Amino acid sequence: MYSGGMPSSLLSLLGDLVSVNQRLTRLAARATGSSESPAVWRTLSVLNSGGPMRLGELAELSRVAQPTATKLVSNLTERGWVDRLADPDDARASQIAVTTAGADALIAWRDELAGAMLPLFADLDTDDVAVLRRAVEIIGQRADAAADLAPGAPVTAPPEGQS
Amino acid sequence: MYSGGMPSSLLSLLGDLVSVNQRLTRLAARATGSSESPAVWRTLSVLNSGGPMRLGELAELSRVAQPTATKLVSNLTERGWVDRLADPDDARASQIAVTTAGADALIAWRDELAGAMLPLFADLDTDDVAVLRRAVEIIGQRADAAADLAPGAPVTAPPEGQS
DNA sequence: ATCATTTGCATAGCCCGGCTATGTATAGTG
DNA sequence: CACTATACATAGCCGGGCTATGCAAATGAT
Repeated sequence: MYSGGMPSSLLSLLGDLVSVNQRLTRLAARATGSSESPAVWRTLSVLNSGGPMRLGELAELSRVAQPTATKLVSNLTERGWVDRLADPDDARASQIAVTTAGADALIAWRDELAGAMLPLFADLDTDDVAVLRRAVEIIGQRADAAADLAPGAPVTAPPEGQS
Repeated sequence: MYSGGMPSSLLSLLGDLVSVNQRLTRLAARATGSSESPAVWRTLSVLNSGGPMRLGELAELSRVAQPTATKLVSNLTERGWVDRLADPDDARASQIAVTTAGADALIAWRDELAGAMLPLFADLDTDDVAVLRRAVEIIGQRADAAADLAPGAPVTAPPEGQS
């Protein structure tokens, strides 16, 4: 079989990593009973950690297409969790910013989520906690570093904007 | 801000873990250009590692509602990636099994995915690889142990120790 | 200064994946 | 033989993902 706990190479390790993450994400989604979707929290997270930004930037950082970001921002705006501020320099664009309510909701969700998962991880010893801590750090770094890496590389359009 | 790389407690660590996993999942989804959705691979993974099982069992292990599993299995059946085998003991149920083509597709996807992410992780030293390996193991154990962690059920059952 | 191009976002429209509510057929039980 | 319980299917909704396309503002060329 494949997805056991003992990958034997970096390649299969990465495969396992993604697989187990998918399972964890589903687990997390159900653990809270939160009616909000992962996309909502992901978007808020990006905005919260990156500060106010334009919609295109948000789409890129969130790794979604621009129309998807438009939808998400619309929903979040209706909920009062983000705000659109006019950009004085460019009338086409607006800055998307998390509201206080949005930041609070995000924190509340993270707490609830972590609380729900805590029992599962409560028995971790110090070493394992350190392992997870470091793993989060590693993956976070890679996710950041992947900003330049190919959302549109192998598609139809040739990469013209390289100069 | 919040989602940095240095969580200070187990609670915030778990929050960060889920957050970073969401980002990685998005990254992975786009890295391959695969037209198939994460749900497809998650389902195949569950079936592949768990062996043939009934639909309800699949839904539970996949952490989705039963009708969702029905849809996914329908799609996968049309693609020829899973097969429904009549259960001789129970005419209501059928065993869902991954076909050879399904297993191949899963392996191919994992390889492609891992290959796409490899550049991001290529510079990991031995220690960091070991960290990720262990993290995958830990999370996998918890995901397994969370079988009893139902959508509405209180979470009191600690995982039963590690091998 | 005007026109063409590019850029940034919005809209339209599709499909899939998630859910609840409900139907239906088989199992199990008295 | 009814009656309940179980396993799955169906219906129907909604959100999130995408591509294609439209439009208005910024930019650049002449």
